[in-house]
Amino acid sequence: MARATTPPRPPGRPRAGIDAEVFAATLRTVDELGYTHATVDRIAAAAGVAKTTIYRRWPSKGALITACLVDAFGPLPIKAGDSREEVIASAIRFGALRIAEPGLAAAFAGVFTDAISDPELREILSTQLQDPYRLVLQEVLGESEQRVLFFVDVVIGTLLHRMGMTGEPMVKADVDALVEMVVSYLG
Amino acid sequence: MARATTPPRPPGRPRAGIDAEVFAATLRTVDELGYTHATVDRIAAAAGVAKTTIYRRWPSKGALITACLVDAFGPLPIKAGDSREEVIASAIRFGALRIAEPGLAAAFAGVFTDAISDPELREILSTQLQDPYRLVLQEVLGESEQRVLFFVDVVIGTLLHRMGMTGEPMVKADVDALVEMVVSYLG
DNA sequence: CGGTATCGATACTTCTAGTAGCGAAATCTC
DNA sequence: GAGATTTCGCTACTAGAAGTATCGATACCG
Repeated sequence: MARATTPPRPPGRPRAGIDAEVFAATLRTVDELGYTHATVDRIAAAAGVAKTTIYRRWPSKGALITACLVDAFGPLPIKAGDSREEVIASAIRFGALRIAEPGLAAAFAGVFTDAISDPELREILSTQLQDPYRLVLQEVLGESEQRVLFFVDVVIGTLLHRMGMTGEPMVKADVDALVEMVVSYLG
Repeated sequence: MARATTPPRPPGRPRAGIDAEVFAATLRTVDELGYTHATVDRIAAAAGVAKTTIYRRWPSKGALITACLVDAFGPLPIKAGDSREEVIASAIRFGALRIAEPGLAAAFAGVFTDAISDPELREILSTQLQDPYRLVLQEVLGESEQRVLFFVDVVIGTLLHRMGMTGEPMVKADVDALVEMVVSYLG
């Protein structure tokens, strides 16, 4: 990929590289206290930075959590040569694995709830978290946007609902059932 | 059904019949302002009652919203003679219709998020809202508890995720797809 | 050294969940 | 009707959280 000349460094003191610590502290705190009680104050303290430093980077708690989710989920693993069924199955298992990680489900559900009544946050969530996966899947599966969005709703919605109702991640047998159901429908 | 002798009325001033007004005001307020900004103060004002009166009936905001959801969803419509597929399909469409009603999705997602980090609320939500439907479906479909819970996760999770991501209820074509997918798997 | 932007710290405003206390009103029992 | 009991609306309050403002100190550039 052609890379433009390295962007000129802006003047002033450069920002410290604290994103990793902040993200880790965020997930740790959300896991221990839940989305509501994971205050920005506490997250900042857990990360060893000042609250104002966090607000200088992310405009709101919801934006911080979303950035944290983007970082934690990471790219969808797609092996070259995977069949259509294998792509779908591995995407589902990928989602299940991630959502089972400490704090991730609570963080996701929290930002998600706020998004229902906050169009700005919904925009951030949709663009930064959902779109990357959607675009990859549209490309790889050759499906329409509507179709892939439906797929994402089913998979993420199901996994999150289980976490919300039971407080525990979905067991393997149910993940297998989800894979089987979706693959037999979309495959 | 054998009914015990009418319970003796407790002494003191009887409670006013305000549940309907409070529930309506709750959904109206949540629809307008979202779960987070639908404060108990505002709900009370919209219902024309004092905030303390609300807290005398429901122990927390989450419990109020849950009671409101139980009231708004109502019983699952099952026609005698319905086939297995028809029961599943009508249950899904029932859920889609309800969740599309103003305020319901936001209320549901909000209480749901709080439940992830609040075991007491999770207990209320599970017992009062989910169990009635689960028991009916176990009975009618002759499926195990695990199987029916999986079904509920898929249907409600999918519908809620769509509302959270788009702010709009799922369109008919996608509800049809959901019905087809689930029926072909469970039917 | 001068300019600029970040860092940590503290203090502050605004808003919300939930509680306490009070006088007034409603209902039952005697 | 009198007394007991409980609810009602109202006001005031506490505790906690999101987000902002300010300030001295610090890091980097030219």
